[in-house]
Amino acid sequence: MLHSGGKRLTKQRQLALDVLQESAEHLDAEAVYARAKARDPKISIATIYRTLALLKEAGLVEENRLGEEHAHFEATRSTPHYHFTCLRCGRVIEFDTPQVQEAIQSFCTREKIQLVSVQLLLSGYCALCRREEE
Amino acid sequence: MLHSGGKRLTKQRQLALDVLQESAEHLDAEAVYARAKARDPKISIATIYRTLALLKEAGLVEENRLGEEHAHFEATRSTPHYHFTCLRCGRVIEFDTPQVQEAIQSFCTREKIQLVSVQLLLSGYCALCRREEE
DNA sequence: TTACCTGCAAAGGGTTTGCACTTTG
DNA sequence: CAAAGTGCAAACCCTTTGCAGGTAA
Repeated sequence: MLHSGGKRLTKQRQLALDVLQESAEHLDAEAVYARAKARDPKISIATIYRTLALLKEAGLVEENRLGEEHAHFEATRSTPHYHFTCLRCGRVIEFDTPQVQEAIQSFCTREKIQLVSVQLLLSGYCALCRREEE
Repeated sequence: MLHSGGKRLTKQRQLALDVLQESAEHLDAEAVYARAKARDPKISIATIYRTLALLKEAGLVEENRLGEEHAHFEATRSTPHYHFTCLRCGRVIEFDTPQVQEAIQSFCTREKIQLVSVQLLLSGYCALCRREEE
């Protein structure tokens, strides 16, 4: 998979991928760095960024911008899914619906688009944080 | 609308909103600044950023991150719409589908979510830029 | 062996902020 | 007149890059 482009599978790259695949959450570069560093104290944040870009290009990792913040990453999963972020507590809820898939599919067919990535991000207030009309 | 929170309607704010409402494209802060500056040479980029944040909060302007780049802004329109960005030529195609709306609606109802914003961003290659399997 | 990769530290670029001055309401 | 907003320039923060020394294949 990585080898296709003359890319090497170094221990740093394996480590970054492991960190993401073992995590249920969406980690930002700093968080991946922290977890990787716990197992390889020599690893640098520059390598983390370079590796994340590489893994993303290889399709092994997806980048999304939750909230309005900086980038977050997660290991690619078999089924596509979308995100909701609570503006108050920061909780992220994932969801998936075939309707969205179908709508996107038909748009791409109609426009002759070759789809590479899909990001659907909702934001607002979750059940616990919402304020009823005050 | 702005007045609700003791906010003032200054000429700079009006100008920034005008710029966005008159533009068909998605402008980034720098572009809004350039166009505003043409009419008010004294305006500063800091005011543009502060104003964009304010207008967004007021619901008059929407922010989206097209491509993977920095923020772009557009005046809020009556109907929600989504974006596709071509990774090669940068072209942005807008689209809308009730299916997506419905799916989002039902997710929010189920999760008791108070929705504030929706961003659906597709990326890939447009009809003109796609490379058939090489 | 040799292209590719890493760590370090410095640079980059979009965005935000502190402060003194101006303006709106 | 008081509170809010502006312009300027410096600060910020996430991310990228140049380079000299390592390392996978």
